[in-house]
Amino acid sequence: MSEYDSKRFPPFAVTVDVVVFSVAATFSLLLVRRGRDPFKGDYALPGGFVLPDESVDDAARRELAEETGLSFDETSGNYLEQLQTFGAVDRDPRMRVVSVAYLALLSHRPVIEAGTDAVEAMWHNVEDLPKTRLAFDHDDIASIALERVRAKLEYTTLATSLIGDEFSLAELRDVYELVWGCKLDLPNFRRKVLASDGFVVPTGKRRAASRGAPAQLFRAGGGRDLSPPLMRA
Amino acid sequence: MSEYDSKRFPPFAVTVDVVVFSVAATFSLLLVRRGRDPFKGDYALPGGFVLPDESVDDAARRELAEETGLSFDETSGNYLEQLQTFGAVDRDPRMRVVSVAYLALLSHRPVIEAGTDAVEAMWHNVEDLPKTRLAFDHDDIASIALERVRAKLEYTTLATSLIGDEFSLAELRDVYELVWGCKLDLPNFRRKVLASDGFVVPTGKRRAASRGAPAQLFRAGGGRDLSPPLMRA
DNA sequence: GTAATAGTGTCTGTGAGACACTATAAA
DNA sequence: TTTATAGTGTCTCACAGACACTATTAC
Repeated sequence: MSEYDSKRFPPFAVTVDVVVFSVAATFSLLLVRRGRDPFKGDYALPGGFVLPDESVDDAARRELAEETGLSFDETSGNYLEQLQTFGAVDRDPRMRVVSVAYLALLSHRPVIEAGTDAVEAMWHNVEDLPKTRLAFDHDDIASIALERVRAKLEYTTLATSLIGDEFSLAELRDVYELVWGCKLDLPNFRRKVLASDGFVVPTGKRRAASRGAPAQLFRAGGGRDLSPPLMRA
Repeated sequence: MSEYDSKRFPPFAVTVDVVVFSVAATFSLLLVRRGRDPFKGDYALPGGFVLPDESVDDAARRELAEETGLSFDETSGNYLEQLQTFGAVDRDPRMRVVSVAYLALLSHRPVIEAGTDAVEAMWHNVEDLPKTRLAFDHDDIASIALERVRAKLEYTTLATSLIGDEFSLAELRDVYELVWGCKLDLPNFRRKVLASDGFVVPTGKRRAASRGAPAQLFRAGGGRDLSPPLMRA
């Protein structure tokens, strides 16, 4: 990157913002409290500047790891995808910033350690999102991410990224119910899931719940797409 | 944007690249021939730098207008949406560039005037895409855009953005057949489309084809989503 | 008339949703 | 035995696809 070249284009700051979801009794997303102005004290999405020698995708992974304490690894059942880029002129009052937003799904909810930036990070129930005002345009980003997760559960096997390695079909249905906020008929859900090639594979094991018959356990199959899709009510 | 601030973040160039599709006898996309190195003489997607005082979306509209000679207007049946952002470290050999890719659908294929940048722009049949090597990572961008259009025809009313204001259902079916590259049964297509609320509304007019009975004409309805979707074979 | 296109009718298979029913465990 | 959960069977309705058929035009 020569001095000559760098004078020929308008310089922008490029950041990443990550909408991190996890399911554990509640469907929640990770928010941090801002330690400095602007929006000091408000909640915001975890994120930060992209560095000159890392790809934008890598920046998202790094920020996610820094913010959750988790060494983020897509091979361990977690999921990361690019959501959308936000490039309004005045989205940051300090300077011109283009932010690439990401969507992350965690298979386990990690215990959050205090961030390096003196920010508090905490899990926030998505049902409380409408009541929470986020910094910058993070309200928009979060609600777009939320709709994207909900939609993707319909036509992909992504629900398996929000649950541990081994799970019963009732637990998988619980993920759907928590994300979609509706009830699903377990018999019909079971048939759909088992009929979808590559969605889940039985492990052969069983696990006893507190009551009732012990459930068969499954693991995520290799498949990514669901056709026909599972529909919301 | 103070001098103080601009020293605290790594500067990036931000560009837009637009994948422009149109249907007219063939399903085609707009490519420009590069007039300078790198990749001089190769085909590439139309695009350019985002300016400091315009949003990234506006930059896409501006580039599209400049490249097609068309004053791009989403109210006149055209369509523009953000596709994905490409941020690999070495995607441009000259410097660090993050590019926000857009997908555009035109309702009419404009006559291309010579670009201001001494580039030739031309319409290229999408079937020839695999044989064409594009500059930078534009191959990836184009094929992602192509899959996105094909998928979106299933669950949205976007096909109406690839056709003129008034159209017969056979013409609408032709759009689907050209984009998907498959044959569709007109009677079944007709029933699906008419049953989808907000997809098309009859104008009351008819238009005679070269042969056969004159067809009823329709206009795009207000609807955006198709549920249930129209499926590819 | 014939050929071509527009449009309707109808049958069949598949699958989603509703829900009755059986099976297996803990208290 | 009661209760809760896992899992199966079955009925019904809606709809996609196949395709026979009718209607309206140009030649």
